Amino acid sequence: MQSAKRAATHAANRERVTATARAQLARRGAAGLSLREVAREMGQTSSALYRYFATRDELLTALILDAYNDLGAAVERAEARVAREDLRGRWRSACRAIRRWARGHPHEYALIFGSPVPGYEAPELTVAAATRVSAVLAGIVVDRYRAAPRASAPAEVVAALEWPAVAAFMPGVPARAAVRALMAWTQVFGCVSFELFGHYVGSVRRPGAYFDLVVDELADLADLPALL
Amino acid sequence: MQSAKRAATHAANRERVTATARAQLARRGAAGLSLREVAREMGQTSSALYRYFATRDELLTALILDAYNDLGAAVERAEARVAREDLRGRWRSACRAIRRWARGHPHEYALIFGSPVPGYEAPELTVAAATRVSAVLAGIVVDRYRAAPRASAPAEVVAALEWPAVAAFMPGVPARAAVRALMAWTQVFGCVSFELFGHYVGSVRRPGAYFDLVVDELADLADLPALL
DNA sequence: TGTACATCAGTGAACGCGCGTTCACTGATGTAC
DNA sequence: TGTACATCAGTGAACGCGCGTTCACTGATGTAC
Repeated sequence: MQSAKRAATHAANRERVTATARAQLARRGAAGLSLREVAREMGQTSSALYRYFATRDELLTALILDAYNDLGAAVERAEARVAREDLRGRWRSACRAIRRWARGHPHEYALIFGSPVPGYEAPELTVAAATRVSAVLAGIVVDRYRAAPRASAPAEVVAALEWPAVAAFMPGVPARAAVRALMAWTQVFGCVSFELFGHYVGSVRRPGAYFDLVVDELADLADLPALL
Repeated sequence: MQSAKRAATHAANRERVTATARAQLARRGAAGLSLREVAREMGQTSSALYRYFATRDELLTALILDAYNDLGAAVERAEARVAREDLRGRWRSACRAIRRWARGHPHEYALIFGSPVPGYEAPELTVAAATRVSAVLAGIVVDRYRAAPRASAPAEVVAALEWPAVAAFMPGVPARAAVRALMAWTQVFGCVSFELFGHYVGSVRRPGAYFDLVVDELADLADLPALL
């Protein structure tokens, strides 16, 4: 049986490894992440890392998980700061937190929202972490429709979506609004990706100001009033 | 001076190289593209490729350029097939062509719309090719507002966008509509990226049907009537 | 409190691999007269 | 139509590099009595 003391230092060392790897990710990007380089930067042999990760992919998974959780926590914090009745404010705050985090951690953002790393298959456990942001956004929409009359979803929506799951995620939200919420979610990340990946060169001059315009257009689209 | 005959065979050989590289891209992804592997598949030495490309990055640039042009041509063709007055039909056709191409060439799509390849800087000449798709989408919006009364753009839009360029690209389109058109453009690619990069797992069951829903929502957003 | 022992962290050398790029070279192909 | 010559396509060996992973090992650290 492993002692608690040893387990603690083991975990701490493992954390040191991922921290170093994260710093390297920021400099070289996901594809260029190298165990040897991480070890070098820590002043250790590359074989030492195998105490903490059985394989390079396991390190990558840890980084992806951390990225999702870090982003999720940032968005949760930002949204929680706004008064519950101010739906538009909550929406703005959450969206801006997404963009702020992405700009602050561009390579981690690319790691989770860019092209999939070739040959890497994401394990199940990343899904829960990935859900945190969407849960925040969904929560705002749910509050918007809290007092709305229920209506059944049209067949084409039910067919297109994983409707039971989506409806459970946004209880009480009518189908068309749920689709629009999904769209808003996609739109926010589409904007951020276009900005970070260079597709706004030539059309958007101040991405921050443009992003705010988009966020407000989306709030109108989702019909989020300033005050209920 | 180079003879026309020799120039032609040189160009043809160069095309054979890019074709092989493209096939390899489809199998291994952008980061894993290797000159040696391409040469091997062609039954040649790796050094032979240096007759056609001075460096690996030059090959990558050629692939990116081809991808943009291939996508652009596909969208142009699809949109041209629809009667000019049927704005919503043109919009649908163009959007679906984007998605169809992306699903047919996922790695090429990732190459141009996914995370930037580390250490690679896109040269200027790719910009023109990249514009072809947006030109098609802009054309539809322009036709929508052909008879609309002109209005000056609000300051916040002018400040956020490269307004002169955008206004020139969509002549006669009012500022707010231009922003929404930009949003629609982003949304379409955001959707496709989410689908291809696996972010719709758990929420969207039939991506094609969902995509069609989104495209129609966007047409409403951009206020594209079925018939003028 | 002291000691014997098991467990862990980290070392250093080695494995086999594939990569991009260079360079002197050999044939083949087209050109000029 | 034939020949001499320049140009090009492709070869094969070599360069130096960095990578992920394995393995037998040495110290250090904590544990049980």
